[in-house]
Amino acid sequence: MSKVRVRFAPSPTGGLHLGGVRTALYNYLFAKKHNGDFVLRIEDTDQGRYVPGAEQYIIDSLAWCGILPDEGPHKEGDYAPYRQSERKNFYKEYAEDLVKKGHAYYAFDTPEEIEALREKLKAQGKSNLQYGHHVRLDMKNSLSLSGEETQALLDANFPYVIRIKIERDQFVSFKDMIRGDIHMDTNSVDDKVLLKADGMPTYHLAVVVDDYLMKITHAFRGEEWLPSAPVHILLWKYLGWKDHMPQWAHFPLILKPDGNGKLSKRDGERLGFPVFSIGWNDPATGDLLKGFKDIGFMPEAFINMLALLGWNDGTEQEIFSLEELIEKFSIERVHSSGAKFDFEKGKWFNHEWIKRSTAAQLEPAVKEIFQEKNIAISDENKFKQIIALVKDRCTLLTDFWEQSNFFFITPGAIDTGSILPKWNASKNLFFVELINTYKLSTTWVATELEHTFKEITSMHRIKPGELLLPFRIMLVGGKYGPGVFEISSLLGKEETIKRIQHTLSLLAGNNAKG
RNA sequence: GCCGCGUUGGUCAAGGGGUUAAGACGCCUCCCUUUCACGGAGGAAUCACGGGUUCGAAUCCCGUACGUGGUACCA
Repeated sequence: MSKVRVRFAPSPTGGLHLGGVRTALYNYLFAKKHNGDFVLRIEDTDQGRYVPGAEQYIIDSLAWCGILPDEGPHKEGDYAPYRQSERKNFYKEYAEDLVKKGHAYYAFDTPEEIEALREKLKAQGKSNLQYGHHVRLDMKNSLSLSGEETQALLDANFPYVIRIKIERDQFVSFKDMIRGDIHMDTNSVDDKVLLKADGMPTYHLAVVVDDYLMKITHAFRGEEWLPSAPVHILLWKYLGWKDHMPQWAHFPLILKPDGNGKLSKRDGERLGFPVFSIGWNDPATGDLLKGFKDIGFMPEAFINMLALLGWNDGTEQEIFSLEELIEKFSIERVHSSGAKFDFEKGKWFNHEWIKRSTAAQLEPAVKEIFQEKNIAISDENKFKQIIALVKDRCTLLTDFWEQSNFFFITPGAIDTGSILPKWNASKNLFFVELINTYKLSTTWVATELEHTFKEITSMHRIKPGELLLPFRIMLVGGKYGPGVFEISSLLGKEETIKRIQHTLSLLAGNNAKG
């Protein structure tokens, strides 16, 4: 059996959204599971929709996910070039070969004439408005025109396209690895354009020619391609390559959470979650659209979430590393129905990944977040202890900031309002004594700090619970954060005492006013 | 309109003739914790509908409804 080769073939028309990343991921997982090659091919045959920077963006977003193509425009292999615009000459040759064999023809109709055809068919109440077997002889093409007329138009450089000639009354059958046997009637398939007037191929021609030339063994793509699969199957046959045709699979679509339609690039802002993996700077609008990375997702969680949207291994396991996904992935277990994207579940995946990661693993990404807030990390060891302390309460990496910024900056506002109602002189006295005792402490560890704290509360005949909340607010500014004694131990003796004193003076001032 | 694909709780889903129809997210209650999380124990909530086939259907078949995709010189 020949080596497994799959390709991911996006158009560089903008940011790569969730659905695209998942298609790339499934292709990648399949390839790696079978020790095959994962090829990135850029389908840039539509010059009008080309967006500068999109190609590099696609490479970068896949790289962030850990999906590294074996071949691509950035990493040329034996089948270069990997940009279809650079393969332009190949396609024309095959298109003309098809014309010679009688499986395609030149068509000289202008867009206006085709539009008029549709209007006419619609007016006649026809259900099939396509350019196909039932109308092709009424149109201006090498089938309806004589050989001399056709040649004359060609010689005069009259603009033309090459269309596939779909035979009527035939059945096209093929096996989809996910959906099983698919049968379609050629009467519902139109004579698709294969080569455009500008000499560029359409997707239909390009995908078949390139999959053949690049020795692709498995062609996996989104479900939106299912209706045009018969055209591709027929092309493989007409081109004489049927024995080399790849196996097919059409992945289900990722749908909008609120129904109607597949998730699109525009849904991100509308629904309040990213649709890109990394930030996309749209050159057309100048907008910077945030990606999952930017809002604090770990790449491991992101691909885990995508992999499970439409696939599972049949067990209850939900958390998978890339390596495990490669090991356990199977096309047959990919669903055939679309799935609505659920951002809440996505966040759950991230939370799980943060909880399961060690402080050392988390450190580089968290450090980056702190650096963006202009906090330089001087003590790496202490930083890791802080990460370990708060990671369970962080759903997104960005949560590390609010969960632990008080270790690095003195709280700006102290929520004295939550202390004041139950504040009194004896509590004040307690903290004064706490400061004095803590000052004498030679060690500074959480368990001892707690022991000391409780000892003094019992001496003062106050329940610890009544003092714990004020203490917390003194240290962090509000009612949040991990255990107070852990906070205190990491803050250090000097800083702890300083913060208690600070709040005490605030409370005294408030009392004086009142 | 026509053609294709699909349909198990609100969402992701297991299960593919006999199950009390798993599990997860979210939601609710309680425990733990005198912050909030984490963790633990519970709870509400599902086989789109109608016909067949069968002793027996969520599972197989047909129809309907609904969803979704395609119907471009876009991919």
